[in-house]
Amino acid sequence: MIAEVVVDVMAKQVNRCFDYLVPEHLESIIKVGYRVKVIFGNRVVTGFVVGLKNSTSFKKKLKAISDVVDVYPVLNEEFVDIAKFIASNNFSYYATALQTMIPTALKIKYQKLARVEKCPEELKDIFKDHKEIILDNRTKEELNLIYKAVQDGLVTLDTKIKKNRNEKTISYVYVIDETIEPASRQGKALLQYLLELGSDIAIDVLVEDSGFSKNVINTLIKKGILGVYQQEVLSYDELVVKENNTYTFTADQRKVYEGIELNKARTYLLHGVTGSGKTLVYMQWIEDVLKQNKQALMLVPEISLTPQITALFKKRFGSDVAILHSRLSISEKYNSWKKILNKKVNIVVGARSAIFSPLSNLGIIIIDEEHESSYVQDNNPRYNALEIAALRSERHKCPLILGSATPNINDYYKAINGDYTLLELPKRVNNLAMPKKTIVDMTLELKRGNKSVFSNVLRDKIISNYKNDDQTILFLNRRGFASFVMCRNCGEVIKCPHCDVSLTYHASSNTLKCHYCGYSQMNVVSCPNCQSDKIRFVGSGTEKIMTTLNELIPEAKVLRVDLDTIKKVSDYEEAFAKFKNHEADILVGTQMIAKGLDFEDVTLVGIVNADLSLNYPSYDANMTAFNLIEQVSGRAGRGKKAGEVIIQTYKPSHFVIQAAYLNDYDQFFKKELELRRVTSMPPFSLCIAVVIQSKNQQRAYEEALNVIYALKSSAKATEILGPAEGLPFKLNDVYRYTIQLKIIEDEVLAKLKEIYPFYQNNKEIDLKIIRM
DNA sequence: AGCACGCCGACT
DNA sequence: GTCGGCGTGCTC
Repeated sequence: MIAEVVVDVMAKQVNRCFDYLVPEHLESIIKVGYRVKVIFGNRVVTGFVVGLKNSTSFKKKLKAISDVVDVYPVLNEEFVDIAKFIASNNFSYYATALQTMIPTALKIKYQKLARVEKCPEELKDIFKDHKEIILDNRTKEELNLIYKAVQDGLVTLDTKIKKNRNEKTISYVYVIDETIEPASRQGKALLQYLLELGSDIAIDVLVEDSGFSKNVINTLIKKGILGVYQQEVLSYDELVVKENNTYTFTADQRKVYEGIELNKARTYLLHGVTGSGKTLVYMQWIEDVLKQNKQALMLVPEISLTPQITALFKKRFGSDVAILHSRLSISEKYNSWKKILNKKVNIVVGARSAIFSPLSNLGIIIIDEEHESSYVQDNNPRYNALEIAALRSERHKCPLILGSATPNINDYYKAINGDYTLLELPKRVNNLAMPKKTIVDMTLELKRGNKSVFSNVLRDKIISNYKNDDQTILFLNRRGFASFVMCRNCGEVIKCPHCDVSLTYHASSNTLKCHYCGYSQMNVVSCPNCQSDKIRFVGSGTEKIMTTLNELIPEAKVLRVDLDTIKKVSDYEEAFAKFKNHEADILVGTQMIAKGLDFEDVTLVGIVNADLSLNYPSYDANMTAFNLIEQVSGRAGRGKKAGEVIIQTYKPSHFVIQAAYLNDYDQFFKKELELRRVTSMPPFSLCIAVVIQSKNQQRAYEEALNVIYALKSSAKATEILGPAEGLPFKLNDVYRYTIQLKIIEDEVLAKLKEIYPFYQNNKEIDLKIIRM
């Protein structure tokens, strides 16, 4: 038998399968998904078995698999297929894709060792009294001495494979052969005890309960009377008692609930306004799935994994639920993963990566807030949890539910076209009123001579709200104080030395920071170009709002939540708790405050500059802006008092602003879809970005032209835009050009896959292909 | 990626 | 003569 192995080496040149012979003693063990130890070149590495076969096209003699890494397969064929899908669709390494599907606790660490039989005189200082030493962190001189001894055959080198965290195990004993008579009286008593017990017992428990010494046990093991085996221990959560409540649906909820078919692969889009009771319907479906002895997987955005949703699920399903999120420790994550693998839980609720939960008998997959961009992992390996969900739904023949108040344009389009089934919850459950919205035209404010970040309307509302002892949230999608620093004399803008972006002024630390690479320098007092001291700050960020507020209402307590003030998850939780407890009157923040917890006493929400996300240079900027405004607005009036939202904009007639003002998703969808139709953007084309990167600007540009030339020759119904300077053009000293492709026919994709390997061995030019 | 092999310069 | 620099090429 021959195994196809994907070796645990992340490099372009070895991003493929290598064939290895399966030794006879492993033939009955090794399956697809096992991790194995192999000799690769002349070093020891681990790899994943992704296929088994009887012949190879490899001309030379095959090496054999040395050993298995785990006692069970950590993946199965489903996940191997998914990894293949991720790697080929996103141009990432096969090995990286496989790696992301298993918990970090199982990650392999390699340790190089040197072993000596009889230590030669010159190595006494290095080896001391040990027969074996670790080679990490050795000086060059020490290593040279050791390598020399290796050549003389005095020292042997070895690589030890360690898991990030080794499984905790307990030894169990059982009776193998009761016909052998133990020699001692203690031994006879022990055998008698075990025979009467009639079942396997943990050695520690045996010692504790019966008082037999470990020596007696070991003697019987040595004689072959008793056998031992290791079993892994997992800590289990305390048992949660579920509540038996009855749940009643509204007519809309019932209609949606009855609108799906279990045991069939089909995608449903549930368009339900906030507060329409989506979760209740989700839970009823899950209950039905459990009744069929199947399992359920539900994804929520990381930020929604608050104690609220956890409590809701625990209350209804008890300890049958595993919650997965980034705050769990490595061993907690491992524990949950193992519990799922061993079928100890049937429901998984988690963030993006929970899509890889090893549930073997899925009955339903639910993705809540499906429009959230956090379902796409953008660092390697790039993957979209929705795509993986669709694959899993196909394989398990189970429904996939996508839920959202503001669905992704592409998904809603599919629902309207019948590719997905559309389910709707148009009304809020308890007829809670939507907050009152006001649009403020900032161009008029400017004409009136108001240069402040606040319009007169917003300023007055903030003050009166404060006087009424109500809470206010101010949202601005930009941190720092000023967006850039400019010299009034010569027009010079201070830029990052490594990236082609302007530095942002941070008043609290009096520094200029690069928001792309993290570079930071002291603020300038004079222009580095003309030495003039006429330095001016342009644009405003959250910090500027803080100082403006301080001038406006000096006695108000203001809390700022953005990347500068929030470093850890605990900071985030702390800030929210503070605001909820009324320890602050006004909350100023970026994206971070858009979703999440309910603040009952927030009656005013100010969107300081609604245009910021609208101006983002991406085809889905409108969608992001609409969602953001809707979500931020949703923070107002969640309690008894009515809420109010002030939207400040320089484009009051823009259709996104208008639709958000009216809370009208359908209107937004129609206009946005038309816009995408005329510009042939998704869903009317496949959008792909090719990024060409090099430290050499000239080479990057030339190569971009080459790629365009190659693509044009095969592209008929494809639009090719570029090369354009990347955003930012220079990042960490690397120049970036991008080519935008709108693919209507698949030929270009084939051409891209054809030219891609050329760049795999190229050290000067890096080429990335990103599906948008 | 990491390791060996190989072909040139500067040392006891 | 040899040690050791890093360019090149390969890994079933």
